[in-house]
Amino acid sequence: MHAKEASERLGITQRMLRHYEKQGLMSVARAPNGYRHYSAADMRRAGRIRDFVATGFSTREIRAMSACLSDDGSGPCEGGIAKMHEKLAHIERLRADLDARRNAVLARLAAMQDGLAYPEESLQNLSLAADQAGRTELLQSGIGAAHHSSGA
Amino acid sequence: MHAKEASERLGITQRMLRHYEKQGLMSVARAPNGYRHYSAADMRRAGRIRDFVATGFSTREIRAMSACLSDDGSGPCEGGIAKMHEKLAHIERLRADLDARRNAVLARLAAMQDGLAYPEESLQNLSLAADQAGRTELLQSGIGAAHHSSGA
DNA sequence: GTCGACCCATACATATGTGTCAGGGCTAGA
DNA sequence: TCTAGCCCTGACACATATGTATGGGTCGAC
Repeated sequence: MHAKEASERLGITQRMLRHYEKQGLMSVARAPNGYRHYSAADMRRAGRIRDFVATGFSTREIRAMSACLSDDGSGPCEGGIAKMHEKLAHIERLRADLDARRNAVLARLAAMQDGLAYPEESLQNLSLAADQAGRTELLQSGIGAAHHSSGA
Repeated sequence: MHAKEASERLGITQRMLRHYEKQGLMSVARAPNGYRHYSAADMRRAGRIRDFVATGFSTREIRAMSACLSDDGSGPCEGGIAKMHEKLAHIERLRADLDARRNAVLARLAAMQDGLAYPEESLQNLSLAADQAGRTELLQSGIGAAHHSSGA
């Protein structure tokens, strides 16, 4: 399919599709007139690239794990899997934080519906408990911020 | 604690800690001599900011969900939770992809140990099957690339 | 008091992602 | 043939993250 449809289906601009190509993340076939033609495989690859980018990987990093972009499972994609797990660790920490905070809010709401006007006291306890449970080890394990700069 | 220790514990540079502050993501108390003093709460907050940044959020986005950064659960952090779920969707897609690919590799390895020298045929089938199962809906749901620019 | 290690602020520099515009072909339909 | 809509390349522009340098203050040990 042509560029316009591809960009619309993927939810990204044509500009970004060209960008991925220029960064060496994918190569797209051309029609005789020079128009790009995106195959189904191209679309899958572009979708993966889009998700990697949206998850905070730089194009340089993505290129380094280009084996994770192709359809077939033949390449050594272990590095990519490791990096995914790093990202997942970040996400998990954040999600735990957010969930704890949301639960505190829900608890407050529930308490309010139970008639207590402002159960500040119990809320304090709740959030602090969640806090200490969830965040202490975050400080201890405070390594592993794999930024672009440190990428391969 | 002072800047050096804080940056080391968090695994980010002092530069970035100052950056977070300048971007209005956190405010750090100062000793009479002007030195920053990072409290335990500051460390928790900075750790969350670090994780958000590492997960592809811009400081602008993070600022918009600053309620998700404080310890107490009083603020309305729902927007942040929604954005986290978007990110999670990206991560989940990628992880599914990677897992499928890894499984294909493992299958090939297992097949090789079973004596078949190059089970290309079965591998093809495997990866293609995983591919079609996992990626078709990716194309269909190809919306939702929430980039910085579109942030609040 | 001197020296090394730390702190501060500011500014310059670089890489990256992304938008947007300019100039110019291709294609299909009025 | 003209026009609208799509495509192409390339370049400029802008925001952001991050490194690094510069110049100077503070503190603790010798």
